[in-house]
Parts: sequence; structure tokens; C-alpha cells
Amino acid sequence: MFLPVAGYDLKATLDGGQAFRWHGVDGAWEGVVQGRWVRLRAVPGGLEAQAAQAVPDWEWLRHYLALDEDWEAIRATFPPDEPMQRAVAACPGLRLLRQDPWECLASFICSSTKQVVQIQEMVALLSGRLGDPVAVPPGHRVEHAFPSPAQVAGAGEAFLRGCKLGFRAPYLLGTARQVAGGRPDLEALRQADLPTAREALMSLPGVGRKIADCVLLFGYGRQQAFPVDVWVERVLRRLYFPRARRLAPRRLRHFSETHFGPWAGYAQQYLFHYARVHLGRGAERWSADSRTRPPGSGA
DNA sequence: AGACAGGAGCAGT
DNA sequence: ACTGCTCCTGTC
Repeated sequence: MFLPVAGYDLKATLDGGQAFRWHGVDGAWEGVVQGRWVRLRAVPGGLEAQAAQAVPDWEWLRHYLALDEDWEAIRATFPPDEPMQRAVAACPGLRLLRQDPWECLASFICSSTKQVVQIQEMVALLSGRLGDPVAVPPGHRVEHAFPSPAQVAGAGEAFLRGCKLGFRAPYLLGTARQVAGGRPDLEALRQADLPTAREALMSLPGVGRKIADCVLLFGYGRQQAFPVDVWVERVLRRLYFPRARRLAPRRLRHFSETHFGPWAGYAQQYLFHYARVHLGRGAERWSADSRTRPPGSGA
């Protein structure tokens, strides 16, 4: 199936730390979306999608990939300052996915103090051992859907530790039990206002402000959510407050909530991606110094 | 070898 | 409200 879209960066979008079930195979990307195996490949003018079975309607995939969004209009709402424009220019094909809230919630509980590859491993183990098998092309290795809240809740803490969750195991187990029991009702949160939804998520074990905001942004499409992790904090400090010696978390949060406009969540993802690619841990030196700009800044 | 990685939760101030 | 410590585990 051909899906027309301009300038969609599959790697940055699928492998950039917002989703954890995609892997690159021979220049294509394979993953499982809502229990459906799919392979994506960039082709001139858009994307080529392949499923394991006949698909009468591809709307679920268009929705997941957010192909209906007017990217140029979104980009036009970003603040015209140099850091933001630089972050966009560094990776203009990056998009925000519309993921399942539960999968998103469970995945980001796993994410704390872990690197992307390790989160991918935990999610793969959880899926392979607890999720339902899904249809795959002939000869392809078996794949599994992401496990339901009930499936995770039915596993013991030791089992989850066996999936390499470590101290996150009791967090995920507790959250799965609550969600499986219907409180909070993750579907009902779609209708809730942002503070209410955030509060409900943060009431779950293993879910603080940062993970709640990730779920609100990646799972619920709430563009006012602006998750501040170590990377985003790093990029905000270095690009927007290079001279501030100390910067209160409260002030940083206020800035993030007011500076980036109606599509702040999108802006956050661009800054995050920029930080991960261009701001290594050792890059303490440059910032206000124009001679030591990061690569790709054109100076 | 020790520090650290896309944090949360807790106690102490 | 902020700081500092602990919680698994692999990696550099």
C-alpha cells in the first residue's frame, strides 16, 4: 500500500525514543501496531506499507503515523528563535506518533534511568512472553502484540524482573493491576482535561511528572504536555539559558509551558531529538561561544 | 573500578 | 520547594 506523504523521516520517528517496538531490517522498518504486524519503507513521494494479511482499510496506520497532520502549519507556530529553528532544520522529517495509551504508559514506566536500546529489550521481552501472537508473513519469525493490562497483571514480580525490569517490576505490576481493574480508566482519560488526566496518571506507581507527560503527549496527543527529561533539560539550559548558573526547575517548567506555542509537544520532540544527536554528555563547552557551535549549525 | 543511563519515591530540610 | 539517597542492571 502506498501512503503519500512528504519528507517523513522513518528512523527519527520510529527509532527516536517515542516508540520502542520498531526495528530496522534492510532499510525498512518492522513493528507491531495495535496487534498488527507492519513493514514500512520510504519510497519517492511517501511510504510503502506492507501487512501480513489483506488490509481493507489503512486508516489505523495513517492515524498512527499522523499522516493527516499539516506539518508546515505546525512548524509555522514554533517560536522563530534560533534554537528552535536549528532543532527543526536538523531533522525536518521527525513526526509525533499517535500510540496506544496503555502500551505507552507501560513502556515509559520501563524507561526510567534506561537507554533506548535497553527499553526496547524490556518491551520485546514483555511482548514475546506475555502478548498474543500476531499474524506475520510466511517464513517470518513470530511476533507478539504488546500485552494487555490483564496479561501484565497476571504475571508475578519475579517474572517481570526476569524481563529485565529491575526495580521497575513492582511499579509496572502495580500499574497494570490498577488499569486492569479500571481505575483509572485509560480510555476515559481522553475526555479529561489536562491537569485531571495528568493527576490520574501520576497516581499510578512508577509514574511521576515526566512519564505522565510522555504518556499524555505520545499516547493521548496532548500537545500541551512537555516532558522534561535530562536531554530536554540539557538542551533548554544550553540553548536558551546558556549563562544561567542555577535554574530552578519551576522556572524551567514555566518556560516550557509558555514559550513554544500551541504545538509545544511537537517542539519538545524536536529539541529532544536535537539534544540526543548533537549534545553529548561531554559537550559542556559550547553554548554562548559562537566559535564552538555544534555540528550542522552553519557557523 | 566507578560512574552513569531519557526517574520515582521517600525522608529530611 | 529543593536536595540527597536508594532502587536493578548493563555498559563504558
